[in-house]
Amino acid sequence: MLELAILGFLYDHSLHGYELRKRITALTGHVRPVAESTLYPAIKRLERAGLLARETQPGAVAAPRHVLSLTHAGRSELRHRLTEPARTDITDENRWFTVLAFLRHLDDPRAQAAVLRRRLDFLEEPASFFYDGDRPLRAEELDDPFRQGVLTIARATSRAELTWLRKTLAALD
Amino acid sequence: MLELAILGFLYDHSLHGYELRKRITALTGHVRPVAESTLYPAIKRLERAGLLARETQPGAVAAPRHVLSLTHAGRSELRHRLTEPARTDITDENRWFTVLAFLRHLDDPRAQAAVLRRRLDFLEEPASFFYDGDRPLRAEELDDPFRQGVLTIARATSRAELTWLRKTLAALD
DNA sequence: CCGTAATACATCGAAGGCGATGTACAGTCT
DNA sequence: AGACTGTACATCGCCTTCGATGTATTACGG
Repeated sequence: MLELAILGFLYDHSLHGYELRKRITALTGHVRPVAESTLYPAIKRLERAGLLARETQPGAVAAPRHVLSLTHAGRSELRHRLTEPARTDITDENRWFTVLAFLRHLDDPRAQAAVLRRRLDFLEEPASFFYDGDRPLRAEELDDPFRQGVLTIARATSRAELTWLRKTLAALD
Repeated sequence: MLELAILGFLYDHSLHGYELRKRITALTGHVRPVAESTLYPAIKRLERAGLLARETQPGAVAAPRHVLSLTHAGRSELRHRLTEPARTDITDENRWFTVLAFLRHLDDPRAQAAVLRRRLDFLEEPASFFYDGDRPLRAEELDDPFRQGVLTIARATSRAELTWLRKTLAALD
């Protein structure tokens, strides 16, 4: 997910690590902050994999900046990761939001629609959090107000997202 | 989060690992499946830490079952983790839902309310996903339909949860 | 003049999660 | 008879993440 965010932000502009970190923090940081000791090794990995290149610039303010840009392989890697997200990229909201944040980088509307449809299928699967054996329990059946809350919130999210997904899928056709 | 779920489920009943896994899968598995190779080492950790005990039973169907139960230290550890959740337990929805699923195990309504209030404070912080410099962008200002979706969905979730939080906090007083 | 914050990068070791793989038995399907 | 699925547990090694720590410079407030 971190790698996806790095590739996604660099797809538009070359950025140095520190700036990249600020953007990633704005995107997902209020939920899960990104430590520097996670970001810099991730950049190195992507660099070693040939997905991004760095160019050292004299430091404008402090230490020299390493301006990062995607290589051709990096650009196609991003498109690939967006076209065929892993299962958890679809199901985990944090990861899904990251996919959505960069999905515009796919230029084929049908590929974009296919990704949205995978999320739609997932949300339409009958799934609950609490079960009586195999039977999913509805909020009304729970005597626990906190578990009721989980179902209430999840249901509201799901409904809002389904509405948005159907509207956006219709617009993509 | 996994450890919290283990402690939470065992607080009510003793369970063997395989059954525990099914319950955890029901709770969070549709979003993030739990691998067996994650669960069993986690059980071992908690056991080594003196938080749970195992009792071997002859296998009803297959291999012998290890029935797990919380020790006294395990029970107070759960209450402690629920009373003072880490920052990401509050901000990350996956973790937050796990906290909510077991919050009833605190018997002091004021302690429960304090946890809900931390989530309330977090949701009331002005936070966005996309910024123009320091200024958070509203959904209407984005020309990207997918990023609009992120904001739309996040806002709907937030509103539903705020309503529920305020209602539940009022009931707890 | 000194402390602190911000800019900008980097490494190390510990811990956690995961896929792959293994063991063993019982029931079911072909 | 053999394959496969479900029950039930376990280990190994890889990878990612993270807190702690370090280095160096500029800017600002007291």
